Amino acid sequence: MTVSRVLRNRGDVSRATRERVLEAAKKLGYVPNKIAGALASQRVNLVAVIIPSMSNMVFPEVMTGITEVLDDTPLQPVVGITNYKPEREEKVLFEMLSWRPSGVILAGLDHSEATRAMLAATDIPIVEIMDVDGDPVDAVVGISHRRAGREMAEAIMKAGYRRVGFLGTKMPLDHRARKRFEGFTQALGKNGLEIIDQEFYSGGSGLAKGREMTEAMLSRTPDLDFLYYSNDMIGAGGLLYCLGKGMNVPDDIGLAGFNGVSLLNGLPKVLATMDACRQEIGRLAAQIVADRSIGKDSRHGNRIELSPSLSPGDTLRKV
Amino acid sequence: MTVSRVLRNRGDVSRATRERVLEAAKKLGYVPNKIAGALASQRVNLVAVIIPSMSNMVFPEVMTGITEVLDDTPLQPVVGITNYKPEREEKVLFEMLSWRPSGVILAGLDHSEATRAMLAATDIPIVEIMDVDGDPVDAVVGISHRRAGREMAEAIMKAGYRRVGFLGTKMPLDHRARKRFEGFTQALGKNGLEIIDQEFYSGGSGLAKGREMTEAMLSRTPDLDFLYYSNDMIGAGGLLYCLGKGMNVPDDIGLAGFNGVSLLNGLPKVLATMDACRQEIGRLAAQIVADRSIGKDSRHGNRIELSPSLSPGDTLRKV
DNA sequence: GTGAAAGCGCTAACAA
DNA sequence: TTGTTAGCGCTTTCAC
Repeated sequence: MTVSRVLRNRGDVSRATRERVLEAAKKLGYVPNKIAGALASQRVNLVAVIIPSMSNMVFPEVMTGITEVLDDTPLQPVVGITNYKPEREEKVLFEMLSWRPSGVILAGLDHSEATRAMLAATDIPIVEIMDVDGDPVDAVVGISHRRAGREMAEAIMKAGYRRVGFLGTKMPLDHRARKRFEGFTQALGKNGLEIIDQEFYSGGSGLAKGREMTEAMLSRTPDLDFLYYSNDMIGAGGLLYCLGKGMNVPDDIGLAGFNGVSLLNGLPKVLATMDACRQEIGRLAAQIVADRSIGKDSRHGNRIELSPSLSPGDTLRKV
Repeated sequence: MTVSRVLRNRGDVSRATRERVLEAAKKLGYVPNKIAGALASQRVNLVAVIIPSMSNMVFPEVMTGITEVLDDTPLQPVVGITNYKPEREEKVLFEMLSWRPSGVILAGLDHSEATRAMLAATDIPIVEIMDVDGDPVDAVVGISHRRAGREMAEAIMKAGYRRVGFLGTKMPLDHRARKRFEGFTQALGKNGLEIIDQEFYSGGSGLAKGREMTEAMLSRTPDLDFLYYSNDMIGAGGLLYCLGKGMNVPDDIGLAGFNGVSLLNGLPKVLATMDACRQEIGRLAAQIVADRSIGKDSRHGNRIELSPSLSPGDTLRKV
């Protein structure tokens, strides 16, 4: 009826009626029922966002980018957490799809068979984020982690380091970390090098973990001249350890992390790292969904590969 | 019809039909429409979570606690971000309520008139989190930031520090930071002390910001013997600065932060801090909503005050 | 510019 | 154990 028209600002309502309705609505504390609205209109202003974790700082940052863009639209994010488990991803996605959202943003390109099937079966816009190494179902925005690993390896070799150790997460299901590692070792291999020592951990990343792993590795293999960490947090811990031991960074030993965590600038030395373009990825993904939801086909196209920039900081020898 | 019963595992369906339905559903790639279901049953398995920001690590941690508990229930979180703006909070809440969620979890006790009115008008379970200094609409779980500030001040004075500087966020709308500051100054005042110098910043917190502010303050007011930071990140930056300058921590100068960010353990010295019980708050809040959604527990009158514990680390002189 | 009527795809209650 | 029916509170369409 007319009330519905007023509340949705559709035209064709006289000023008088309009005001009367608005007043009544306010007086009654009326809150529209979007469920009924959605059912009737077959339109839902929700965007499903499916990420592995909130503890890894990367994902809140992606979320920040997403909300930043969605805030200027009628769309709302709905977050689901998978804890890096394919079966949880499946369940969460199913749950989300049953709300018929306007779009789905999910991390990574590696999904279970069932997940891929669900994604393929729906005509909801799907944006896979973070990673571009693989076949997207629909749209994708991210970086190539293989290339990121490769470029870091190349920079390290170019700087003259030869005896490289790797410290990272023990997470077979963190495909992005795995791909970085693959790209890294592959590039070393091309130059006839290989990783001399490696150490994997499980559990949360923190400075302390980085310290402790670094100590373990260096006491086991003292003649390393470079340490590559799978993230900045443990890298920073390693850096503090090395500096504390009076080592000469980056001359005796070089260090690098990954992510470009700007919070950590302010360490005694700036850690070499590679920006993962997290917020930007969130923004672009949200933009694609927002555009599609109003029938605009995204001006960016369906595949956006960002280029992470390597910043050598103070822990990578200048060539 | 029967199909509905099968899909919701309601009893009274024969094995044969059951399997037949399940198979057909799978073959057709059937995804139920929760919108229609929710409309018909007046039940929605969504929990609205309204927080100020994702960039401040505190909130992702709360979210982690929330999802941890909700994962074992049929409930799903829906996140809204307010950027510390009351008018955004109002809008986000309105939007959320129009989905008739099973519960609302929102940060803080300080809301606009309209927000309070909406909260009071609904019979959805409301849990206000983080802060207990004020009047909750319904349930509340958090810590007393006034008391946290007070206790830190008392510990500092007891340790013999007398010339205290404060470094914090310039955020009139971050009520929790404000309350900590109030409790802090008040406790100092009781002992005839006051803050000698203070510095506020805006923008993100990071080690670099802490460094820079500390440098500014100490060059302006060199005779301070204690620096109290509004969060651990800038506190850690300050610590690195002081150590870098060769100052004697904690004897010449003491430092403390707030939040108990365990990621930062691993600094050359452990920063004194106070745990804000973030994950625990998230868990408890989610538990209240989960309980209420299945009719457990009495409506109204839930109040959980957690006690943040002060850990002196290495930057608060031992008495 | 306004109202009336017909669903949207489910669930709840009841009948068979 | 199964099928039937009547809404849930909106939006859409169409008549006035």
